[in-house]
Amino acid sequence: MQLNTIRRELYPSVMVDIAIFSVDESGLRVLLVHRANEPQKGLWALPGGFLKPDVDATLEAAARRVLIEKIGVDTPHLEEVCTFSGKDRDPRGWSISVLFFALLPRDQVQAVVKAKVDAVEWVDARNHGLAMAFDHSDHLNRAIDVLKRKVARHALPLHLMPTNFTMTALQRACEAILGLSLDKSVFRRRLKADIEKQPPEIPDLVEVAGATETGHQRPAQLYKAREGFVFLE
Amino acid sequence: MQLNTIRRELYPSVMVDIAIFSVDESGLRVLLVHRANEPQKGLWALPGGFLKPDVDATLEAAARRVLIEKIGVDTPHLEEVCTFSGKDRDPRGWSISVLFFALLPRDQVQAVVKAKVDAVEWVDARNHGLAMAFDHSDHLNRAIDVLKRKVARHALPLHLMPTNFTMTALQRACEAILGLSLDKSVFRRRLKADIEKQPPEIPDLVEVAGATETGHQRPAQLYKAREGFVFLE
DNA sequence: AGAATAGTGTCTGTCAGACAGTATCGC
DNA sequence: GCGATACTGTCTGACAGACACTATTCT
Repeated sequence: MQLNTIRRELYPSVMVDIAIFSVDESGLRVLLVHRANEPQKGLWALPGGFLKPDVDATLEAAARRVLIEKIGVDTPHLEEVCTFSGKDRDPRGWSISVLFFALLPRDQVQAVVKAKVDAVEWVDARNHGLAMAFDHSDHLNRAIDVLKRKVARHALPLHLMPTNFTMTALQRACEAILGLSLDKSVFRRRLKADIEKQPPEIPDLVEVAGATETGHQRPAQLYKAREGFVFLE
Repeated sequence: MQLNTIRRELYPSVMVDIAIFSVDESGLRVLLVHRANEPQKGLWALPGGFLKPDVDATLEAAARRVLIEKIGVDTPHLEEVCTFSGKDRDPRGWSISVLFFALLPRDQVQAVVKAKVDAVEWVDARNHGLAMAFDHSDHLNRAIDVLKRKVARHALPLHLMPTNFTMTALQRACEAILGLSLDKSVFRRRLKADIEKQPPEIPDLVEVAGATETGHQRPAQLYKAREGFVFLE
């Protein structure tokens, strides 16, 4: 087969970067990778990689592949945020980065860390204090912003939750994303309204019949995401 | 200088496409280009072109350049919608298209048509009945959707308006974008609230002192966009 | 009983929808 | 006056914020 070659300068590098979010007791967390190689060696970056047109069906598929290869997880939700482009954002030359965000249920966070212990860290998404590579600081801010806007518009980030969860746990997740505390009564009123939606409206939330979370206090009703739920406002 | 060549298959084509919207008496309009050459000759497409890394500072700059070169307008507002990518969306091979939308004031619509009379047409954005090239039908739908969402969230599409305009004209523009009719009283109440915002809040709308539009009925107060207005919810 | 968390009830202010009413122009 | 469009007033219901209250568990 004849090799079809082109001038390098006429084609930009194309990469995908992913902000994977999770929520734990200390708030909204994002996964950063410590760069072991040049360029930007020693700085922290969002996980990412180059598009491989011979392997990837689409840019989103590339993002999914990168997550599996580098981090060892397949996330339930993956969504495009925006692109970053230009001559100077990467020292290697004109490049395009397509940014995605992903949501990982908190009960899968440990699996990630175990897979690639050394180079990967879950950090506070808003206040990590690490020096970030390229324009990834902007990337992260944009990703947080998109996620926040969706939750503010009453989209429920159920992909962050384990299979069964309490209303309080869900409220904590929303609070972590929004960066403020919500009124319990108001929050529950909204969820109740969702659950009691009449067809053709479909509720996102389903009561897990009879199941309760038992702790050191009054047990709480458990809920789960509707079958086929997607995180679209 | 030595030519640095690479294998063509490892780099996708990168192009930008732009949905330019305007509003006239018959509703929301978008500019389509009749394709004179293969591929997809004879079909209608959104204006677009290949990224030129040696010329364009960013993808957005590329979109702006394409608009100026092909359509002869520099639009006040240009915003990224999303990307489309894959092996099959363009018969020439693996490609990425970054979609933008632009807003053109209605008093500049004629200028466009004059510049490139033959190959360009303003059509009803939702109901044009034309056969579209590539996946540009999806592009258009996504662009309309993003625009609509912004207006539904109370962003004012002032970039669509001429310098001075009446509240009714602005209401017609919003109605065209949303595809439904709004209550006059409700609409004006919202705008009044905007105009009377107290610092540090800044109103988007400014009353043009003394100026009225004189027609065959009661004259209407004229308004203009705030200096430095940008279309961000 | 007391601590802790689950879950409810209710008041209030804000705002959107609906729609009727008044004002001011040309003819 | 009449048609037409500009502009205002007001009633209503939905809903968010605030906050106090009750309920059920464990120790």
